[in-house]
Amino acid sequence: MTAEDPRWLSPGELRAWTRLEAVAELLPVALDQQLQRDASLSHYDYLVLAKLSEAPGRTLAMSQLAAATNASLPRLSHVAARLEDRGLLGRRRSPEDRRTTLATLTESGWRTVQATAPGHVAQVRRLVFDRLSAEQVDQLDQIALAVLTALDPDGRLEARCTATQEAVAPGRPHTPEGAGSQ
Amino acid sequence: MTAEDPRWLSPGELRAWTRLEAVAELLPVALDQQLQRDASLSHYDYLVLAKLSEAPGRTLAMSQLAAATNASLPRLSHVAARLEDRGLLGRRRSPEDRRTTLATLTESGWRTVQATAPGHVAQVRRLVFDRLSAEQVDQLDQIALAVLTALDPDGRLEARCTATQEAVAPGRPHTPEGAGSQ
DNA sequence: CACTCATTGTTGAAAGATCAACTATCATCG
DNA sequence: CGATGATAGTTGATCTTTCAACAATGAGTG
Repeated sequence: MTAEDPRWLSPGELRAWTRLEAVAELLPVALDQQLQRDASLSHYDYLVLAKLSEAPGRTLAMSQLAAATNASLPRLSHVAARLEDRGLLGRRRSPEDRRTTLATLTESGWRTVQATAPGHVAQVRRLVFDRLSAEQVDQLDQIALAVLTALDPDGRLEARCTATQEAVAPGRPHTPEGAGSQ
Repeated sequence: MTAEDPRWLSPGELRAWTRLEAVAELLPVALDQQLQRDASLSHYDYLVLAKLSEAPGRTLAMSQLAAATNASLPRLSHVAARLEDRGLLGRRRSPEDRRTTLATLTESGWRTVQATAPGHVAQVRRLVFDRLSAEQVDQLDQIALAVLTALDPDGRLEARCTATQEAVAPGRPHTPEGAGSQ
């Protein structure tokens, strides 16, 4: 029935796993709390707005936005409906392919991201990067990439490409320059 | 108004962060799916049963169990109620301190953990440890510990201690030896 | 002993996520 | 052109999580 003992985790692996589980459980909670308190947004809400803010024309198709935020389309659809009700984004049918819905950040949504980004980045720094050496940041990147390769074998997710960088002015992550452009 | 530019993330940090976000989003989903499919358990359900299975007498107070599983007490309470309905664990008042509730794994719960552990470990291996070198496992452990220190400054969580090891026979994580004991 | 406060846990309502339909558009092929 | 199937997105039911009360016990203090 069983093979020859399914290979258990070694003590070192087990310790790393226990800690990774704890981080995976607690980090999202900590991010949610800061954003909820300061902007009444969940971490996922923020991610949606941030990805739109980086996109050309501050606009993305729902399916692209879902991929960019690592989420299912149904989940995004519900979230987008709520964000639309709050006036932070707008949705309209694409003229070219009328199946696709284009989501665009509104002015209000843009201002919300602008206002919220510094506090969020500060939280990310406080929880993660202030604790890590430059070497560890590289190591984390490599490790996360390796795990992502298993999680997303087909390479659908944008987080696997290095291309993410291009959408962002170096050193200025979530705030493209044209702040005043309508 | 703004300070002197809240320090943004460097390109390297941003890339690592994007990937970590993706892992934190997708890894729990992947774990849930395997466990849901094979045992109708969420990852958190499994964690509750697994922690109980490692505890002396297969019993823990609810608050200890909440800490061991990195969750809030209300969350655990609801989950425990469902697991109790399914006959996987039992709850009773402690005779010593009648505020505390002691949760104990039932025989059925024990068998469920036994039957489920190999598949779960295989999934963890497939998604994480098969992709990492021994060095990277160490690095991951150190990085996760650093982040946990920020997430849990008071050290309430057991994942921060190395002590987790003691509860587990080396090389045999979720299955203490007395497998046949009725 | 009575009062107060902290600890432990449960509960119910509201918000959020998941899953399985379902609609609508497009693409392919006979 | 009509049929088939794939792609894009929404919706509603169901389940889970969260949050704010609440109850009950214990500990400390005058």
